[in-house]
Amino acid sequence: MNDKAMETLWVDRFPGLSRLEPRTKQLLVQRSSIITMPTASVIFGPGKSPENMLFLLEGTVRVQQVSETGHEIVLYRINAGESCVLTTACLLAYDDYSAEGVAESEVQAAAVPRIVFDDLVAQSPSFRNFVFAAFSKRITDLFLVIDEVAFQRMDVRLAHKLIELSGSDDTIATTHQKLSVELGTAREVISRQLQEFQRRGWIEQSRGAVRIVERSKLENLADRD
Amino acid sequence: MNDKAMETLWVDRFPGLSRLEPRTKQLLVQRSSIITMPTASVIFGPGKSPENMLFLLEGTVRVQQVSETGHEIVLYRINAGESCVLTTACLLAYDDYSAEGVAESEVQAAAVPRIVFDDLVAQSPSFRNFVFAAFSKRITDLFLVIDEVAFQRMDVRLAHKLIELSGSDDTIATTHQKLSVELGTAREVISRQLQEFQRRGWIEQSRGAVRIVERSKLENLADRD
DNA sequence: GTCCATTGTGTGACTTTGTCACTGTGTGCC
DNA sequence: GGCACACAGTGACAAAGTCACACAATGGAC
Repeated sequence: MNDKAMETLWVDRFPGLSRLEPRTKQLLVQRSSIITMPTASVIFGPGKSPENMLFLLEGTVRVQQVSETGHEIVLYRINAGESCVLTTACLLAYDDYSAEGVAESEVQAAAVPRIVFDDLVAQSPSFRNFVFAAFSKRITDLFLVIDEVAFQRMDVRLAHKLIELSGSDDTIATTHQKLSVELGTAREVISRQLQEFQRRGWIEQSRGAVRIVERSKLENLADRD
Repeated sequence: MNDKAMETLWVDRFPGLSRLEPRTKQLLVQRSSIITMPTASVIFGPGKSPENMLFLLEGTVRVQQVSETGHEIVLYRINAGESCVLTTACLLAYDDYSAEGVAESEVQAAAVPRIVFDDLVAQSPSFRNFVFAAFSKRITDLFLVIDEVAFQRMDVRLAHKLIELSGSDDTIATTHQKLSVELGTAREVISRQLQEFQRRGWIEQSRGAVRIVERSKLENLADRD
């Protein structure tokens, strides 16, 4: 079957899953379903637990925290080839937490029911490895976020974020507001910092966009401890 | 045997483990060893991965992050009756992270080798439950820390911490320096905030100690979002 | 006891960051 | 054109972090 062949492929797109036992792969593929979600849809959030564990095939999911004070901050992203173990596990026990996952683009994912997930953890040593490695990655990321929020200067953090968001391109399509959520700060702070960067000739600004002019200068600032 | 009886007991001290299958309990008890560590000993840290997974029987472990900038912040505590799954899992994959665990008192713990841990996860559904619940708790705690560091005012956070550290007693044996590490801020900031609390008659200060005079006022401030 | 190092705390000047209350200014829609 | 609406700029001020100190309490060493 063609469908079958297509489905088998998704497991191999995951670096951590490609080395699973054939039997485990088969189980994953057979008992999962491919789903698609439009841009900006809320994958999970307060009062909206995901029934399944997701393996992202295409697109990215932004996980952010909405504080009681009304402030927001981006915690991490789930990219294609990654899974949302952390979120799943969290929701198993505590659903009163305030993080939410939003699709940043159209998202394609393999949905694995909890029971299957549990089965896999029990059966497959390499799946256990995958799960715990994914946990580790997320948690060390969270440690990093705490460190940055608590101790890093805004200019350093903003430079870092601009580099991160730019990728290979030099123009970033974003607003000051969105950048402020990325860093958990106020819009005005971003506006001022970007102005300073612009004054130094490192960037150029236009409505809804930032263009990096002197990438090396930004990288230099971002690399400061 | 008396030893046997003693050992069997420790599993039942864990709310999450007491409902394990008898067979699983037995495995846990048989394949673990009770260890003791003195106050202020570093249980794990950069370049010092724990070989075993620990179940705390007595005492508390403080997990804190040491930033490249030299700053420190307390991330969470592991109390008697809790395990350090998170830390263990982290260290499985990434050992270049900067968190460390320090015994805050003499610590007694049951050490479970990794292989046994893996076995248990495979064999026992209720042990899996326990592990993922422990993960959830830690991670939601970390989300809370991020929220506080990013968005809460210092006075609110300090009031909260004073209440937390005081327990049932009214006198807290700590220094401004230690409090600043708790909240990931500077010693001077703590000194000034405590002075303000003292000026309002909410606390009294002496060298190495803070005495709560008007607990309700502190609680009131701490409960503010 | 005195001397002395260590640790804990107080303080002022200054910078950075966050908050508040605004004013403009593009953009698309009716 | 008029009108929302999202986006960006600004000044005044408050809160928090940084730096460079001074000074006090404590606990040995002698």
